[in-house]
Amino acid sequence: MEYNFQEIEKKWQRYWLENKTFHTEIDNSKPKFYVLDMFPYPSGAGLHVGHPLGYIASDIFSRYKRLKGFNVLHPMGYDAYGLPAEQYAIQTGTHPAITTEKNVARYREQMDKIGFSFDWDREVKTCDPAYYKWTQWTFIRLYNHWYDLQAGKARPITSLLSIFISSGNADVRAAVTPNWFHELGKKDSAFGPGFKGMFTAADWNSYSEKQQQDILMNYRLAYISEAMVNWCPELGTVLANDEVANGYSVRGNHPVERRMMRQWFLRITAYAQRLLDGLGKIDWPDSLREQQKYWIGRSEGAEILFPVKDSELKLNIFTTRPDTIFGSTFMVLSPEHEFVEKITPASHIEDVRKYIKETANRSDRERMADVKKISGVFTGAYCLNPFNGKPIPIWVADYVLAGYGTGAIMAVPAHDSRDYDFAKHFKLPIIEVVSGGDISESSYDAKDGILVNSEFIDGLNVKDAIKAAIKRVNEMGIGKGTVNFRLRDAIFSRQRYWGEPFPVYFKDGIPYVLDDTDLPLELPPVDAYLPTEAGEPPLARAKNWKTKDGYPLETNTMPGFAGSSGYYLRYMDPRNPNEYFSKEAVNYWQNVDLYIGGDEHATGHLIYARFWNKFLFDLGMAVCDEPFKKLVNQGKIQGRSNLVYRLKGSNTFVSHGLKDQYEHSVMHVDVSLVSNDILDTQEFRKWRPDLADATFILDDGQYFCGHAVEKMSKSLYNVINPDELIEHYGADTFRMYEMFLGPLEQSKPWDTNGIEGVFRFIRKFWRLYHDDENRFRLSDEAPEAAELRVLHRTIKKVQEDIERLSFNTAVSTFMICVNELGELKCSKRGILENLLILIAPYAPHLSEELWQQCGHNESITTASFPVFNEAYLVENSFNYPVSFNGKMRFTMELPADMPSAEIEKAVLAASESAKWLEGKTPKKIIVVNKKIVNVVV
RNA sequence: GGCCCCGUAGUUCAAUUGGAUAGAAUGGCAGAUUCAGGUUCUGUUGGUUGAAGGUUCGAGUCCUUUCGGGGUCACCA
Repeated sequence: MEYNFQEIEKKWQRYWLENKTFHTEIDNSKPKFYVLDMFPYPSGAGLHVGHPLGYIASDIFSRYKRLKGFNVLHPMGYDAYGLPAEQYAIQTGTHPAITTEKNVARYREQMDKIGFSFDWDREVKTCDPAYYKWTQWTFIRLYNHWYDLQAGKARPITSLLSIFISSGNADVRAAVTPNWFHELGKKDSAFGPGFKGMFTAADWNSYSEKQQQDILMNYRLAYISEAMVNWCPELGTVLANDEVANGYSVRGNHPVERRMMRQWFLRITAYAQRLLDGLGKIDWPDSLREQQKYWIGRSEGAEILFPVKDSELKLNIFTTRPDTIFGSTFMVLSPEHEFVEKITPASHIEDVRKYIKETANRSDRERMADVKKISGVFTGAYCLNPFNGKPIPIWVADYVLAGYGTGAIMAVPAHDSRDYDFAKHFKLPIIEVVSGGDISESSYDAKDGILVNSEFIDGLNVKDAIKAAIKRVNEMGIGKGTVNFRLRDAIFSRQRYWGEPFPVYFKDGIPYVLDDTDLPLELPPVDAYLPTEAGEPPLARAKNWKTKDGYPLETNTMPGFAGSSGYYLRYMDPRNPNEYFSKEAVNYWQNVDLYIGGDEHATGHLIYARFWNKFLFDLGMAVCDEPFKKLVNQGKIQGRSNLVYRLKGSNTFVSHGLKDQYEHSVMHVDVSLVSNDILDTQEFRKWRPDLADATFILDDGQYFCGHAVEKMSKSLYNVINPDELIEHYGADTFRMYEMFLGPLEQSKPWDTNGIEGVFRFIRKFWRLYHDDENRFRLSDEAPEAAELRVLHRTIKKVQEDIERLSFNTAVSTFMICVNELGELKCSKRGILENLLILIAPYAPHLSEELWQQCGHNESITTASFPVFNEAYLVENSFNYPVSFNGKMRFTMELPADMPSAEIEKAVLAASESAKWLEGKTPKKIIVVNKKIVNVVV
């Protein structure tokens, strides 16, 4: 029987399905291992060869761990809410659930063909009410908790309430919305213009229900707030910061503008420090941890109050360099700063208002487009250096952001490049206070040097000066050392249809959450997937969108990251109708041991999931502080495009090597018309009507195409579909080839040519187990030492490679092994059965089939991974290369266990040595056991 | 512009972490099989490890400089 992969693969895929081979249950007799893939959004385009790369790697690892005796949790599901299905619904009226269901079925079919060992009984879909019930459930918990900074964890809002009732909020240290009392003071005059957010028990008890709720809202971990948000008019919704890049939406690339809106937020900033600290405890790629670290953006510094001249006001600024305070030659307020109107004298107010109006009209995108453009205006006001009372002019400029720190800075042009550029532009003085640079050339930003011109901190180095300055600031009561984070609270509502409804209703304009018993709150049908005439979100179209008692329900829906934040926990106990997941399940499965996915989620999903997990950890539900112990980013598979060269103004195409002799333009050609960079000119003519009469200038009788590595994309005609490859070569070859392409973490171009080599290897492997007539044959003779050596070298290498996720090198190890066994004409059961187990994670169908032919009735997945035995590799002699002055001159066979001193003697005694010593005494002899001998003359 | 990663046969990757004459696969070439192409088999050709210095008995591996490629962030005080 020929190696018939189509039959074999179908047969075993059916077997695994029917026998539930990969069904997993809690088994306390075995150690657990949790391998997770980032679940996909099922798009209409199906999988291309880039998608399964990570899945194949994780599948190999899962199968390997099972062979090693672990109970492996390896689930798969779908991140089913997403814009494409909804955009399609808007265009066609097809309910997104229908589109999604269809795409899910297609994904499943494609994945099944690759032979994955997922436990499909655990499949989850984020749009399934049985699933999103728990997303809503978690939201209710977030709403009903506040973050106690003293305790360093989330606590029930009821505990806060009882503190307020008994002693007000003087002693509460909580994560709150910065300056929340400003908004409240404006909104509700009852709090008075002087309201600073402090209240006593008596105050609290005198507040109305609405006032109390308004205050509590600023403490909740899920809260509603009026804030500047990213509004995307094209998509008709707001977006979170990570969903916006350079002023455009990441999905769809539509313009985004800033807008003041009332939205739901998650108070992820409460966890900023813990999210940062946790990065040190997890085994993640450096680049990813760096990205998160930067996104969280912790900076230590000080807030310092500068009295405004001729005023009661004190300007609060944030700086990380309090040591440079004597070099501060001007102050800068963000255009939105509340002081701007208050301090600007009448003489300057017109200029200032004009400037603010200009900057307000500039969108973020415009600002980003010309970051180099310096603008600002002098307010005419001054403030005083709190140490020596020197007056400092106050400016307004949009390079200072309202949302970071206090929205105001002390500018130190000598030691901050932005301040430097600004000072140069407006001809403001520059005073050096840290030695080490040349401030006539540029600012000296380094935290390295000795303080000068700085009164009490003169002569100190920067580090000590910062400490000394903060100490003095504290003593004088003019500020305090503080920590700032760049991380912002996550905007959690979307004005879209296709997402989880909020379990929230409104009573007298105050939001309340539903009872758990009312969950899931199911997504209602609507007559169109568009906003209402009045501009309300699509859910406002739903009939009877209110509670039993008639209160209106929230019409926003949750964002994409809501459902993906806790899915790994639900996989542990996916069909539990009573709980998110059982205590027993989470105690056994703990957290994810290996998580594989793309790094585009660095500042989105991966930070939200960590936050979500930490919150559930505070509730005592998650048992680990971090959700994903080890994480690997698989590289992207790039497309390899083929190019042809058309002569200007003609339908003649010139071969790659000759193109420079002609004036030509470059054109992409469908890679299916090209093999080995040689164009099939017949097919090319049929490709498009306008090419039917194409002529060619050939090189050596053939048309050679150029090639380029770029994104895999339809428009570049370089998309490779896995189904066709599997049809052609089989899933086992496809799996091995995807791994063979290169290191998992690296991005690499797809090159279909190489797959032939792997296919040949697979057939060669098959022939090891068959005779020339293709009859199965294995001998029961005892293996010879040479055969055992090959096997055990392979066991060792393959195991080491899998453990460090170096799948590509494992594949080439198999190739070497098969070549060597082929040379030895090995057909011994004692060798080849072990080899089957080794390769089973990589080529599961092939190995199941051969395993069965070997006479086994059980699936090979129940076998044990062969144990490496060093004894078979031990050689009793070693052929030492002997070098003189680093140059290898001859080799010498010596006993492997010979001590160094005797090796020295033996080498010097050797007849060849005399020639190279030339009668001189060796200066030094280096002996590295079982490696090398080097004689220095 | 800041930070991070990578440069090894034509191509994609190895090289036991500082130890032999840098190895595989693929490609190329030649031969056998075939009416021919494909397949299969056999043999063979590919390298100044991007460049220049340095450390060392010994460098692809460590250090410095430089060139090239990729990623990421980008007014965050």
